[in-house]
This record gives sequence, structure tokens and C-alpha cells, in this order.
Amino acid sequence: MPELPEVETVCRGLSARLVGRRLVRVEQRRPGLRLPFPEDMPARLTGRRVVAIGRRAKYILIHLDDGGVAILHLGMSGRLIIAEAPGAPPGRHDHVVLTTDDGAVVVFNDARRFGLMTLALEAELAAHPLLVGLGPEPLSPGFTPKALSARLAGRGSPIKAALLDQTVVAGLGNIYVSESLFHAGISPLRPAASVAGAGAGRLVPAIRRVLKAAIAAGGSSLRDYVQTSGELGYFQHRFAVYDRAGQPCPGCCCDVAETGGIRRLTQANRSSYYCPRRQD
DNA sequence: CGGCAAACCTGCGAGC
DNA sequence: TGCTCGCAGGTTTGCC
Repeated sequence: MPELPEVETVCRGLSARLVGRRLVRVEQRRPGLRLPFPEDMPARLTGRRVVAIGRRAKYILIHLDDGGVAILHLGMSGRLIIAEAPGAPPGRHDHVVLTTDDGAVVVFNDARRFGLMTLALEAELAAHPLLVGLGPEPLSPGFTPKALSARLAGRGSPIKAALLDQTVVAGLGNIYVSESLFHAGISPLRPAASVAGAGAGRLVPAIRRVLKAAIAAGGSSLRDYVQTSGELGYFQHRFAVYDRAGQPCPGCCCDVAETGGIRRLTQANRSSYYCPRRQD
């Protein structure tokens, strides 16, 4: 799925086209995705004006003029595409279609249906069950080596698993964990607690740098992800290690035949990629 | 509580 | 060409 950079890119696309617009039509084409849609979702959205678009972790927050907030998650394969022409025949996995007063058509398409969409009240957002346990935003000032160290302390699980845990830091997924660990020179196998301190001092800026570069590139397009415009992101061309098993490490000078290049391993049922020479 | 596997669902590429 | 298998950016649940 879309991880933080992809979700952020989608939010920016939505923001540019939706803020200030009124939703004049809400079409719900199935009862729900990972969670059921609220029964009254179309009624609660229709006629509302969008006042802001926000993001928390991988959740998209559409703030409305009546104090309501639509919460969306793209799961693994979710897309939000903005078209300008109403009336196009619905695609195979188009689940929710929003039409604005100036003719934008926002389609929530999700082949695998791991995404979700629900409604909340602005006043209760901070305590919402989907958001309440989330860790710090990695691009916020509160995400410091000290703060990360505190959340890693006492954890015996591998740092790879800890960084995927959204209560440790919010918004990282399988791609950007591998990339960040590479740039910090830390093996995905290291026990999380051992990364507290000096390791966190390298990891925090590495995470920030990777995420910012990915956002600047419009995210990473592997299979499903596209921007709201339908354009692909292009950060995938800049991966140092992700999905590059057997290929040369960008930091090592040596012969791949000799070193084996980038390694892939399975942790917590997900693939990790790393350079054993530069990460320990 | 920690950690791992499986589940949710569909699509795609590889291999036979 | 067509089948089966394995794998995929996430999150939750259930079982040691």
C-alpha cells in the first residue's frame, strides 16, 4: 500500500481540488470495505463543504463544514482518483464516488478491499479507536531520537518489526522501513532495544530524509498506487535496497558475485531487504 | 505482554 | 493458451 509518502501525495492532490468545494452527490456501491460503511454515510456527506484535508499516519482525513470527518485508509491497493467528467461508467472496483459542486468526481477504487472509509466527529477525532494509539508522526518535531529510543526500549523484537508497528512511529510500511534502515546502517535483525540511543540518532534523520525524498517524487508506484491525477510516483527508481535482492548495494564498491549483493529475508511474514556489509 | 502465523481479497507474473 | 502457485505497499486476530 500506500505508505506515508503515497498517502501524503494523495492528500495534497485531494486538497488542491476539494477544499472549499461542496459534495453534491455521494454514491456508495457496496456495503463496506475492511469495515462496513456507516449506514447513513451518503446522507451525512451529501451537501457538506470540504474545509480541509489532513493526514494521520496512513489515514486520510476529510474535514467537513458540519464538524464531521471522513476517515479513509487505502489498505494495500486503494486509489483515490479525481476525474473531471461525471458519468463515466464505474470501474470494476470503484466503491465510493463523490461528486463536487464544480464537477470533480472523486473515485475510491480498491481491488483488494483492505481499505476503509468511515465517519467521525471532529471533536472526537483524537480519541477515535483507529487513531488513538498511533505513535508520533515521523515528520513532526516530536519525532526525536530520544522519543524513538523510549518507544524501542525493552523491545526484544527485531527493529524491522518495531518500525512497522504504528504505535512506535506512524506511517512507515515495508518499503520505507527497509530503506530507512539501510540509510541508517542498521540491520533489520537487530533487537529493537539495541537501537535505542546512538542507533536512534542515525535512524530518525534517515527516516525523515527517505520520507521527504519520496514525497518529493510523488511516492512509489509498484503495482497499484497512483496519484489522484492518475500519474505514477517515481521514487521506486531510487530504492537503495527494497525489492533489489541480488543486485549491487549502492554503497558498496565490490563485486556482486563475491558479496551476493543485497539480501532478502522474511521477518514477521514480510520481506526485508538489506546490505549485510553496511548494516549491522 | 511479546511474537509469530494466518486471515481478509484480488490481481499479476512466473513456471509448467 | 491455460492452469496453479507464490507474492504483493496493511492491519487485525488468535494462538502459543
